[in-house]
Amino acid sequence: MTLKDEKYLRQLIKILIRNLGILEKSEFSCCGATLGQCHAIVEIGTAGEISLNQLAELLNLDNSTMSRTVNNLVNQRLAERKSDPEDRRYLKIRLTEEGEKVYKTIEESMNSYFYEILGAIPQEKQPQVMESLELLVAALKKIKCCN
Amino acid sequence: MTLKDEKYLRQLIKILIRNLGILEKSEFSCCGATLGQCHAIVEIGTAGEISLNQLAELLNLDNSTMSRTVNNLVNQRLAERKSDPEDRRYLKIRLTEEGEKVYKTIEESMNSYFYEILGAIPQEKQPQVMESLELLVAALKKIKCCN
DNA sequence: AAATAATACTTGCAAAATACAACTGTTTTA
DNA sequence: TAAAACAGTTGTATTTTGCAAGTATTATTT
Repeated sequence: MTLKDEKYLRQLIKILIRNLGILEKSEFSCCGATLGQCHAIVEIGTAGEISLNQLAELLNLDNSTMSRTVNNLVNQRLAERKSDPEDRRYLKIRLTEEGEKVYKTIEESMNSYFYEILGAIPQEKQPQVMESLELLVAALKKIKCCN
Repeated sequence: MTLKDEKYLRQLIKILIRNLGILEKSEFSCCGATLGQCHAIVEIGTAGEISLNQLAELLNLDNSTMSRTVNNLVNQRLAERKSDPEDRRYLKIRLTEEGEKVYKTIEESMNSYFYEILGAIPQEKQPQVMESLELLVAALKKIKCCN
């Protein structure tokens, strides 16, 4: 690789994140919940059932912050929270029916958004783009674990 | 493309952003400034001279928020701000010598970080990854402008 | 040329996000 | 059994943020 390649890579990723970030924001703002709540809903929905700890880890937030966010979701009847009978230190957080609805709405909207993105990439290039992202993710993992 | 491709794309990008986000945070936290200030420093440094408006647009923040961030940078002698003689509504924001130092530190650290990422990708795949990111960015732009 | 509108930025205010530290309750370990 | 470790909550303080209202400057309209 040449000397400037990493700068270009950085620039590309910067633009990518910025664009996605903006769109993610506007995309999410449809539902009544805040951005943080929506992220939580998606993670809970994906996991089906999850502890506070895990959730906080996934969203890279402090447990206290996470606790309050979940609290709000519970108050809005979007999630429910009960202590794990196996180990009563843990919570089992899951979505209510109402929460599932919101989750599905977000999912649909996000998936159709990414469907659009994919559609805007020439068909013959799509596998390459997928593979490249995999390579990038693998590269990040490699760096992360080895320092 | 198959039905599930967009979900996979979404997942990949999600992981990518999460990883980069976390690393970006920890990477930036080295300098005395906050994350928001660091972003601002990078943008001002890249532009050389920039108005508040443009800066807010770049960072996707409200002008008021941006104004305060710049204010802090000025107070810390990292940036200076004077009104544009051509049109006195605009500001000309630029880095001080001290700010340039911080900017260079961040740049070096970020570039070496991305150099590492690039290095963790098989050499023969690197051009493909670059092209794929370009394609993604282009796809995002295409979607954005046409809705 | 004067009044109006538009623009760039700042500031007052309030709300939301966030983390740290101290706490409770539960389980594991010594 | 006592101490340590862990999951989660709550008090508190800080930070981030944006909206709305303000000032100052420039462009537009009449």
